[in-house]
Amino acid sequence: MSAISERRERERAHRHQLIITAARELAETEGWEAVTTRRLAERVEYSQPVLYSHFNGKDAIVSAVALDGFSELAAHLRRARQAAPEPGEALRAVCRAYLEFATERPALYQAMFILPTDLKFASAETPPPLRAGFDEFVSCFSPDNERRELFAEVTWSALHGMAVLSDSGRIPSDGQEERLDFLITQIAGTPMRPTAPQGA
Amino acid sequence: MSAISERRERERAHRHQLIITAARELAETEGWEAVTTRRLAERVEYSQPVLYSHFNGKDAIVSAVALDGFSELAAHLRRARQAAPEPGEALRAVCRAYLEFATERPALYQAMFILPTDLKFASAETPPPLRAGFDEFVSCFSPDNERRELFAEVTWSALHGMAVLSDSGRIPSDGQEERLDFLITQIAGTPMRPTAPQGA
DNA sequence: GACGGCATCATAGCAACGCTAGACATCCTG
DNA sequence: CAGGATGTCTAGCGTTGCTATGATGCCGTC
Repeated sequence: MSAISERRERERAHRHQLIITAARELAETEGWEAVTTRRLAERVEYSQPVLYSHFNGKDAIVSAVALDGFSELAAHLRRARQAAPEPGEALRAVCRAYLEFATERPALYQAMFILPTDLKFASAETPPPLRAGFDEFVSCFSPDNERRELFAEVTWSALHGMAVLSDSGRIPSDGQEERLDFLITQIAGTPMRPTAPQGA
Repeated sequence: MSAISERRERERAHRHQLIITAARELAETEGWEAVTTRRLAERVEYSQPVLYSHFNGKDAIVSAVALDGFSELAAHLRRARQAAPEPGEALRAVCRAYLEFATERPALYQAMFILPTDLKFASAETPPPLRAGFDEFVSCFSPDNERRELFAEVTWSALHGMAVLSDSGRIPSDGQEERLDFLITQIAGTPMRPTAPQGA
């Protein structure tokens, strides 16, 4: 392999990332429905077929953006967890960071959770960033808790529901803080015990 | 207004519903990506422009399907709640019914919560069926609970998250029952109290 | 009962979409 | 310097949501 080939490969990798960031920026400023292969090609100053030499199709581009998003989300959650004053506040900090991420980068969040992508979940070939983000939730629960994964799944589900329902206006977008408070208290505040009549 | 006009209006209303059910059936058997205006027109044995004399566009058609879905969901939840053996079991019954609805009618659920629609939420012109479904959750909590709406919002969010994340394979689709159990116990099992270190 | 007016419907077409085959140029290799 | 491979663009295919135009048939009126 000559040095020239290496340079070409570098350029190619650079252009690969250029396409991804262009797609993301376009989505963040004008929404995903504005991200067409033509506009994207024009934006990176190449013709359409170049996109298809890098990605199998539009879905693959969206998937690449989503994958970047998962990495950022994992890092964002990790930062929040480690910055928590005490371990008991870790869950709250991570949950708040999650909602923050979803509301501040709605287009990115859409790519990760709503748009059709090629990403494989909950399987052997699940990309590490996905698992990493999930693990941040798991880490908020005591290691000797046998059901921390279950806790994490439900917490994540609730947060995702809150994020997407409020973003689409199905629940009022204020009151999000109050809902978060309630969720944290109920999930983390008390150990499980047999069902009792409904609350306060 | 002559009798003839009345008949035409009846026929028109009938055809209106025909379009909606055709769209729904097509979506349920082949998925929403197979629901194109051409295929839909062929299915109802009219030409494309007829669709546009009934609906403003494709989004309006899926909105109509979604609206029907909200009615059915509300009825489904209501049945479940009223069939609960005791009031303390109402919440569990409604939540289980919700997940049942989402998993058994995935296309319909998509129209209601994922696809872009024209429906207005959480405002004055919110269609009654939407509010009715939400109220079934609210009714599961004690009337003297000042925050039942908040409870209902969080419960709904969690269920929606579970439904959509498991449907898209982001969390394993078995274990749904276990997650439901955990959610119910945490939401309804204990009144709120100040945050304590994380659970069992 | 024939006729003008109106509402209804289908044919045909537009712009934009994702995607691809083929021609063209460019650069490395022998 | 010629030959071949690599990379890129132009042009176009089939399909999408949506609509302007023209034909068809029914209604109310003289």
